[in-house]
Parts: sequence; C-alpha cells; structure tokens
Amino acid sequence: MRANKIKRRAPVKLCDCGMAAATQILSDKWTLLIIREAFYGVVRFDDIRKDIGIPKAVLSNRLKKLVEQGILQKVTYQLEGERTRSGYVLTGKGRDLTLVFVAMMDWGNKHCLDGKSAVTILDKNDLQTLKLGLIGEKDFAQIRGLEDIHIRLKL
Amino acid sequence: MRANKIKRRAPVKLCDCGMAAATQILSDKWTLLIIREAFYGVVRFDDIRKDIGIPKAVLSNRLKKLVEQGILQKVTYQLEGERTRSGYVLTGKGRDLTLVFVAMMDWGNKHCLDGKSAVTILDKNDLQTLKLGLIGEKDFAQIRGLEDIHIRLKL
DNA sequence: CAGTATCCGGTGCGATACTG
DNA sequence: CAGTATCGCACCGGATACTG
Repeated sequence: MRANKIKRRAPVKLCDCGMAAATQILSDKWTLLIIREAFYGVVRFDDIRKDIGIPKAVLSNRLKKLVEQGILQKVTYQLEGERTRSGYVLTGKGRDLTLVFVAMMDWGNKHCLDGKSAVTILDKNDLQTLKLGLIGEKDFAQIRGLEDIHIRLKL
Repeated sequence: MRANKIKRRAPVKLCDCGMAAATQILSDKWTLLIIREAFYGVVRFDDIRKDIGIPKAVLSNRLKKLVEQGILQKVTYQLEGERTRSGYVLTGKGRDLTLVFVAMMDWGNKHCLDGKSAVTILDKNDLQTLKLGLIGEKDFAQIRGLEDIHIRLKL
C-alpha cells in the first residue's frame, strides 16, 4: 500500500460533498426501488406496490417525500377507454438520476447477479448500444443526452 | 404523458435486476459514507469515525459487512517512523463502485448543493478532465479504465 | 488506536382495517 | 384504485463504559 494515497481526513467536508448530499436522499431501500420503477415506466400507486412489495403506508410516505424533493411529480392521465388516474413520473431532477441508476445497475449485474444484464441502454435514434464511462474532454460531444436514450429489455 | 411509456409492471423482476440487487447493499447511509471515505483515501477506523461522525459500534458493524461483501479489505500497513496499523481499503469490487460514486457526486452537486463541485476526476496520465456519460459503441475505446483515473480537489 | 459490551429509547416497519 | 388510520413489536442508533 502506497503511503501517499493514505489520507487522515477526507479532502472534502461532508457538507461540501455532492456524494454525501446525495446520500441523504438515496440511502433508503424503498426510495431507490421506487425510482427504479419510475425509470421502468411504472407510474401507478398499486402497480409500484405490487412490483416491489412495499406496504401502502410506506409507499405513500416515500412518494410524498420524492415529490417534495422534486424527483417525482404527481400527474393525472387517462388511457383510452379508461377513467383518469393519477401517477408518479420523474421530473428533470429525477431523470438526472439516470447515470446513478445505470451505474448501480451495471455494478449490481456484475457483482451481485450472474454478470448478465437483462437490460441495455440504447441510443433512441440509431439504436446503438451505449455504455457508461468516464471520457476525456475532446470526446464530451459524444456523450448522449438523457433525451436521446432508451432503456430496453434484452431479447 | 404518452400512454406507450406507461407500464403496469416493471420489465425486470427484482431478483433479476442489478439495480435492485445493488440496492440491498447501497441503501444504507453509513455504508455509502464509508465508501466515500474509501474513495477519498481515508483508511483508519478512527479517521473515518471522526470524518463522518459515526458511532464506533455502528462503524465496526458496517466495516464488517463491507469486508464480508468483498467491497473493502482489511490491511495492515506501516508508515515510516510509525507502528503498524490496520486500515480498510477498496477491493476490485469496491473500486468498481467508482461510477456509482461519481454519478452520485455529480447529481448531488447539481441538485443538492450549489451546483459547484469541489472535486474533479482527472486522467492520471495527461491530467485531462474526465466526465461521466453514456457513449456509443464506436467510442468505447475512449472510456478510461479505473486505473487511469484520479480524484482531485479543485484549486 | 481499534475495537467490544451493554443498555435504553425512538422510529419506523409491516399487518390489518377502514375510506372516497 | 389510491390512499389514511392505528398499533404493537423489533431493531437500530447513539451514549457510555470497558479492553487489548
């Protein structure tokens, strides 16, 4: 172990660290699973509940917090031939969690599951497979915006 | 709201979803903050404790779990002129959390703090600024490996 | 410095039941 | 279908004290 890599203190205080700040919102199991549902396009209270097996009261509580925090928004919508319903969808702030979502998914697939992923992230236009990674300045233009991507089940 | 984006069920069961699996490990506040310390190079029990203000018993518990899960490993090391000490450092599985770490940091900086980041991710070799993003197949070669990057405080 | 031991109090989970 | 209301028990966190 190289001594120069050892620090006695983190270089960034908790209150100045985006990671630490994000932690306050994202360190809850149910919250993360609800966000997962949102990315997969599940919007109804009862559908979310059944998918992840969360008690109603807890789901209600978490949705309220997520709306307060501006990650989800409550919308009313109507499918043809059905009555109006309410649902919860991602806001811009919520959609900005895409990279967190993908990073966690990649890590979980590799280290918690069998290494195989059930989903791919595709470019919405040319259906090219996309991969998450760190890249240099001269390639910043190659980064896809969130509006250009599409989560798809693998065949 | 487009009806075709609404799903009644998530396309991936919880048990097949890497994101959901990752959730089981990463949905704990203290665990995430300890991982943060690890990325910042803080390795000692008491240093971590002081940095994040975690009770000893809880830190002990979390470190144990993180070691069991193969995210941290306990090492003994010796700085010149000091006695040997033990510390906790990231394993390969732990270092693979880099993108989760960066994604959470980016999101937290943008949406929880003032939008300014205290740290940059640099290419270890040419000190180029790196950015996290989704990119297409033909640019996969531009993605930096974890061994090529370096977390640095902004000046 | 790196933990373990003990204890007590609060919270929040899950179950169940009720409502518009 | 989309919640609210109530409730008891379990666990977890923080405090404090002790140990190698």
